[in-house]
Amino acid sequence: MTAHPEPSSTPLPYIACTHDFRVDCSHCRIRSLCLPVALDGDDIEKLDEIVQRGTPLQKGQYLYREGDRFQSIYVVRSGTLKAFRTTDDGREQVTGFYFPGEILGMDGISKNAYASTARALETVAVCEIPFSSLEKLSAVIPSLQRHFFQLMSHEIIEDQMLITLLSKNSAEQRVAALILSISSRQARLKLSATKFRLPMSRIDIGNYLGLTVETVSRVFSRMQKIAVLEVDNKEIRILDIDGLRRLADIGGR
Amino acid sequence: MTAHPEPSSTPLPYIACTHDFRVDCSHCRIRSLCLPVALDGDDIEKLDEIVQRGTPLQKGQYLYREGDRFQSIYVVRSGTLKAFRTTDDGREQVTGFYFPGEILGMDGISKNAYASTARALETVAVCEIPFSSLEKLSAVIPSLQRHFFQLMSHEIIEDQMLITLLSKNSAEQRVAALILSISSRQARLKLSATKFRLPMSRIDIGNYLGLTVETVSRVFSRMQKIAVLEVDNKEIRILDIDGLRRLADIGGR
DNA sequence: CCCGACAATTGACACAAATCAACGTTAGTT
DNA sequence: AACTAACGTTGATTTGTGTCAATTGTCGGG
Repeated sequence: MTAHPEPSSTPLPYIACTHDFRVDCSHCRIRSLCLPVALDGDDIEKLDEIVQRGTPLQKGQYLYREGDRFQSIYVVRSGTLKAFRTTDDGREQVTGFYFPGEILGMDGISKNAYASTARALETVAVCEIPFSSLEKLSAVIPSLQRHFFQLMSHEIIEDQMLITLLSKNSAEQRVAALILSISSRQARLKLSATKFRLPMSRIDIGNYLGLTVETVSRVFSRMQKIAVLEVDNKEIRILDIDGLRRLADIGGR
Repeated sequence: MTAHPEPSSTPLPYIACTHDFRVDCSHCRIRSLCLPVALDGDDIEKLDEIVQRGTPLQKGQYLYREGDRFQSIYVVRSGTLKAFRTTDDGREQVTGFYFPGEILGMDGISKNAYASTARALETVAVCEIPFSSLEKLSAVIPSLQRHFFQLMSHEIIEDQMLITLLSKNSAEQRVAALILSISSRQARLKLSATKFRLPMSRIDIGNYLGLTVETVSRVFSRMQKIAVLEVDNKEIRILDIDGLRRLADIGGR
């Protein structure tokens, strides 16, 4: 029921495959997007031994909470999560959305406690990788160590891009950038890049982009009016991707 | 960076020690703030062997530029740098300021090329740590590997805090938070936490905080008027640190 | 020491996005 | 199927910060 609508022409969707949640790394559908990319046969098996596959999370459930003792990092197998921090005065700040193949929990390494909370936006399956095992394995498999360093570095770059977005761009540009980001992540998953369902609410979008819900809503309306987007609640269809790209990076403040 | 307790009681300033730029790690004044914290005697020597200490950078010189081939990470020994990215349309986004004991360059790991440019705000001395050597050493010294993972994780957390600041806080709160951050970094260096010279221009501050120069200037004026700060160009004196803290985290938007 | 260039401050005004308010829509529950 | 609470949209109004402009202050070089 949370299944992404899928054009009949596209191959199998990567979502809600609750039946395959015990599949090992070498047969996983998203192995090409996950840690194994850095590894060959033997090493994948070693990784496979430390990976834990739990039961799926239901919408609204927590994968971990801010302050929880850090023990593992997680790879999204199917579904979507949001990560957020709670400020001193109790407000939330969404720091990211996580799609299949993406890794979360790395902010917990620094203080041995998660610095953010991760919550399922829909039914979610994850692979859990105990960090201590990953550390040991990294010391013996150089390419794994390298790859993990790269993943963390990549997270830093992503955060810096968000900083730039928040600091320099208008409401319209921020929303456009998010839609484009989701679109390219859909493409990475071999799903339609132009027609998809947003897994998060307007509140989450606004929170993530540093805007109010009203502003987000108005931007969607405007984009629909100029025929760049077709918006039906959470269903999005990109009508003019170049127009959207233009909205995303030109005409700043 | 979290404050690491300083065992030695030497009150010497940690700045502009151009004469000691060949000192080895175990005798370095900022060793307690740097990678060696994770190491003991023998291992410090191993680290010391891979560390390179070049000649100081003059104000305005570049440590590395966006797109340069990534080879090393750097630890600031003395002085201050700023890191920034250039957006597609040519504007700068300052992503961080780096004080002695702080590490920069980690954003280059992901793509084997720096994702940002680092420029000296004043005369700067750095230690260069070739990444390939650090990788090899990490595989043999578990505590070094762990520490380096933690450093990267810490950078992620810092970036997320900046994201929150930009997304949720007013101009006044942003400036207050930056001053408090610099203040605590001064304290970490055993320098005055209440009286210091800002190494960066108003332009850089505004750029970092997502504000215009004019707004930054106005906020400083206001804070001076309510006797929280004394501002004389780049010289700052904090008159009421609790007042400043209150400005930083209450009365949001 | 004065000059020029750049950095910082201040004021007047404009505007994008927040806030306040009302209403329509969706989805989950009984 | 009806109910309800949360979510989403739209309009009117306010406000914080950006923009433009003018002035003063600071620093390095000849």
